[in-house]
Amino acid sequence: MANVSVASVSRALNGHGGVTAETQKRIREVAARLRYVPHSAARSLITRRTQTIGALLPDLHGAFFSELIRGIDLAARARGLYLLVSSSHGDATEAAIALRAMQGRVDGLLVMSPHADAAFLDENLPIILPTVLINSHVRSERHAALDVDDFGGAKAMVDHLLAGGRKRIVFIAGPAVNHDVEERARGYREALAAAGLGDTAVVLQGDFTEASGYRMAKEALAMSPRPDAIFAANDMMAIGALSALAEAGVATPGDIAVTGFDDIPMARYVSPPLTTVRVRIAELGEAAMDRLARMIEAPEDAAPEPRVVVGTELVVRASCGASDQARRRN
Amino acid sequence: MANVSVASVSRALNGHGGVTAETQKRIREVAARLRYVPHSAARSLITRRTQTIGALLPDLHGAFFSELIRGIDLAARARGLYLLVSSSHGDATEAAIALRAMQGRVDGLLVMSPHADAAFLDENLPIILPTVLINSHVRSERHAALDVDDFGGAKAMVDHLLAGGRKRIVFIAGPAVNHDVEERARGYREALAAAGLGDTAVVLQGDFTEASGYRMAKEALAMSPRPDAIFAANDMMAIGALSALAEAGVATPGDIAVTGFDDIPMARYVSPPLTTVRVRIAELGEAAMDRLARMIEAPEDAAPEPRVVVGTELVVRASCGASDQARRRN
DNA sequence: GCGCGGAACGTAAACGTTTTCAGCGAGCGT
DNA sequence: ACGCTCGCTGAAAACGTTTACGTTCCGCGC
Repeated sequence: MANVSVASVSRALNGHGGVTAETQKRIREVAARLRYVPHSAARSLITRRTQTIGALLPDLHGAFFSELIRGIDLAARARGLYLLVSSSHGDATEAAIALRAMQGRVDGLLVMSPHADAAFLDENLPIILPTVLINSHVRSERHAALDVDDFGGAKAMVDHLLAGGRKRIVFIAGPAVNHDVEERARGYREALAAAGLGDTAVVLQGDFTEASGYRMAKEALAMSPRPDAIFAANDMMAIGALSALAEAGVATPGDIAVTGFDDIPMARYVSPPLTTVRVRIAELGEAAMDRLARMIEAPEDAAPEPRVVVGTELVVRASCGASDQARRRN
Repeated sequence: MANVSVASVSRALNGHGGVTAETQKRIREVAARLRYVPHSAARSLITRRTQTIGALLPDLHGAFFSELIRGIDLAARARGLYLLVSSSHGDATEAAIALRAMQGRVDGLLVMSPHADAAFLDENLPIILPTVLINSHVRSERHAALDVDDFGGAKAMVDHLLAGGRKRIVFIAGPAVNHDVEERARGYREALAAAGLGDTAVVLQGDFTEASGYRMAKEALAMSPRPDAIFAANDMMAIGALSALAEAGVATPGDIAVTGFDDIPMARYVSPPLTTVRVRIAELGEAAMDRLARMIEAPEDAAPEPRVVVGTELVVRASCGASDQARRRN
């Protein structure tokens, strides 16, 4: 239609040069007029690139999922990459199927899955495919990984409680197998140990639900000596703890401080507003996507930057009773 | 490797028949052993199918986005389809770019965008591509569309308030251009009109933020006669209204009932727990995906089922002061 | 004027499937 | 025994790009 060969069309549209500025202009005009769009499958077939990255996510609910995708999507679009999403995986089998299905369809993979241990990955991932693990407990040399700084966040929280004069801080843990929980518990223990209070550590076993926070807070109330602070491994359990305390007529933060982790939107609205640790989730997604993009562009660049860790931020509200802080209502 | 031609491999792996059960088994075994996966680009090139659907979404936050994707993803995977996501579009230009970029890469499109009016779609969509509009205000014969039953939900809420004895119900609207808001306002007006109270309708202009709910509630308090119920177009504004009332020392629901729309997770935890309208968002996504899949499978089937509407559900909690209901705490 | 270099462009191969068509046996009816 | 049908299999074309390699043509230096 522009009286040129397909080769010239390819060169003109991709701007590879080797074609007159004038013909390039003409070809582009004709292409626009015909609403021509290159057939991506044919292009992928020959270039062996799909311009697509896959995101394998577990069955996440709420804001965490939303923010994570948001960060990933933004970073991907900034690089002209497409995003293929497969979420809501309940078990390892489903995740494995989804993983295999993505084979050859993506240039790289973002994997966040509680089921993804090293064996699982070896079994289901071609070694060749660039992969970034998000918040995974597997520590393999083979795959890059990004983590949330659960340890640092928990430590900062306990330090803050100690600075507020609390002496007997109990920790309500989440599901036992959870990597985040382990790190948060570790931060809790280490902060106490650093303050010379290592032997006062008490870990109660919750499961991230509000109900379990409620139950564990009741248990904490029955302890003797009674704790003066409850640090829950997530906000929902902290909220459960708040109701338990309110029911028992215990003042928060007067008698017992309560703090959480995650900074879910609701945290600001409970009574008293919850002091917690915010995780910049969108940043986590962006960072993972950036890392992956670099791996794709330079596969040889075997500088296997160790697990990068994205930061957390202490959000001080009323529930910790810290007297020295300006209560930020943000 | 299995001593057969590529043709037989294709037949065996796709189960098209025309190959002995025995050779099929052998080919499959070899394929599994070699971890062979068909090259999807090559397949797409010849079949002209990508097995992928694209989702174009605006800059959504929080649970709504999460649930919508969840529903779409589930329905897609159930049909063996992949999901290409492009979200976080701030303006029409970005959305247009994303739309064009998806050309040829997807078999169908799910579009939810406030910027997508009829002209925009005509300009950026090939007529050939099956498309389902989600919660859009455009009413075109050319595209299928799915809506949330905002009208019905709002009407049910106002009916409920009326049944609880409220006489002067004000409505706090959201952003003026918003389709959902319009429908909710229409439901509000119609319910009042049906009760012969059409002339008592008062619409205050909010913008979906908590702060605007707070401000509008203050305005409502200054009205004379004072309203006995405030119906906000979303939960965040209702929550803002609750604080305004609490600050003014007005009892909720004793003096003024407050209700919202959306049933965000927080709605259960504010004080008093918020009566609201729940939208089954995941169902919306699933329904849209199902509809699209049907369009793809049978493009000729020109039964252009009118805009399907997915239902809402009244969630009665304490803030409406209805005395006759069992307060469900779910 | 002639050869030469280089830019612009065309030709054709290659990518890995699916699918049509033909070939080739085996079984079967006559 | 012969031809026909039918089921299984292989050969080859086709899908729409990119790119290595030729070809053409223009300008330039000798």
